[in-house]
Amino acid sequence: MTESAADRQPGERSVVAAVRDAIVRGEFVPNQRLVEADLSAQFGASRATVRAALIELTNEGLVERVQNRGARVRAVSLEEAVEISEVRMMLESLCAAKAAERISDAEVGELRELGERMQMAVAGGDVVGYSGLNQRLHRRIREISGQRTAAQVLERLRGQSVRHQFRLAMRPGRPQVSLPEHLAIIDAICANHPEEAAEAARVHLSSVIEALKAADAEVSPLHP
Amino acid sequence: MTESAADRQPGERSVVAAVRDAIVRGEFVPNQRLVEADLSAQFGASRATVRAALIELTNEGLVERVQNRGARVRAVSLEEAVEISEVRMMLESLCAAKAAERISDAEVGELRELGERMQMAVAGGDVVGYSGLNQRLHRRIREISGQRTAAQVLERLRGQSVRHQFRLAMRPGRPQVSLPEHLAIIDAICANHPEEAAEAARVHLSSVIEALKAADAEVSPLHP
DNA sequence: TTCGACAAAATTGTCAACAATAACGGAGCC
DNA sequence: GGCTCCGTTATTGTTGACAATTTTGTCGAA
Repeated sequence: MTESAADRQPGERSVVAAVRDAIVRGEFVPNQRLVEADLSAQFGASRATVRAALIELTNEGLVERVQNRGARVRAVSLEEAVEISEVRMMLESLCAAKAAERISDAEVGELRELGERMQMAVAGGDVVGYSGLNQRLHRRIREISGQRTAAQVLERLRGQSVRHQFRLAMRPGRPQVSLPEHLAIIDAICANHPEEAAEAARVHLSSVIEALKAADAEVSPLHP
Repeated sequence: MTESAADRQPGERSVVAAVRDAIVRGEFVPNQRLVEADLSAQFGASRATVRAALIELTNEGLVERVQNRGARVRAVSLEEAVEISEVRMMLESLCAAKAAERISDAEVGELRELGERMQMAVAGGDVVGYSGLNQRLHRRIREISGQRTAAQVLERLRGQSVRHQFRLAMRPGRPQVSLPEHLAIIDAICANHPEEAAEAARVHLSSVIEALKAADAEVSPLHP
């Protein structure tokens, strides 16, 4: 179902995308070593190309590189995940406010439809479908906001925390909590209420942070 | 006074730092082409090394690279500078609040001293000295906050907007406006008032945004 | 047995050369 | 005279090989 050993089209961008996908999809697990020669063979690209890709992914926060000791998939700790969510709280509230100011009628329809589909997904117990709609909603809000700088930062952070996000989405009862928060954001944006939209985004991200901490406490109940 | 033609120590990291410095110091002006062979000769490093450096700086937002057409120093428009300042407004307020929660007694003394030195610099008309203290203050607050994710993003954004920041600092009367804003941030942080500190940071960055727009309007009074 | 030094293997950092692509300029054609 | 086409030139993309460094494994001595 995935790609076999060697995929053609060895272009520089392709390798970056391929490795990034492998990381976010979980094919490459945290702390896994990324040996240049191995990746070179796996993706059918030259070593210099994968090297460039690793440098790029390092700046995206997905890969860790140390002098003469190679690269590995960066493992983001719970603390980092919380930090990332705090930054997201600030930037997503900014984007939500901007989106509420600039949204067009067509985009209102788009967001409303997304909201309805999310409701249906939750009602139907389609967790992974809901998770996908979740991401689409957040991305669409970023796009509507027109704040490309914030959008870029958020996109980068999303890549880093996707693993924690996914673990969160799988927790029983989590969708029932986050759905009304998402709907509140949609309502505020569609109603052209920037301050309200920002507040709704803050509430949602606060909820995410709390859930992150709770999930960790449950997984490792006794921490020294 | 700067470096002559070829500086030794060709290490990968060195080239990144050297080119970055050249850009932020204004030695390389916006839109200037960065030909790999030229840089290779200038810094005494191999082309592969400067190539890696350019990739890294691209992800930092300092250079722009287009397929088969090379790299050039990225020019950040006024709109982008405003966007960056908006993001800074959110993240610096977050850091200010966190710093107000975590600051130690020793750090209180440090910040207070910085504030006094800033007052003296403004009183003495030392604009560039004030500008340096300004940067040190913001960086110290980021460090005290302990929010490394936000700090990292802010550091990156600072590199992109340093040119606009500098132009701003040179405007007559600007230090007199920003000084009390900085002192307010210091006071709130040292008094352990997170919400107040965040608000002071927001006020300061709002002022920066307004000043940016005003400076641009003055430079190009008639825009089509 | 355990510790340290030393050799061997694996891996990254660096370099020079080759191929591919896009900007540039002139000749030919309408 | 202006425009298109094509060869030239400059520059980037890619490859393979070599040097430097770290890690691993082994042997000998306390």
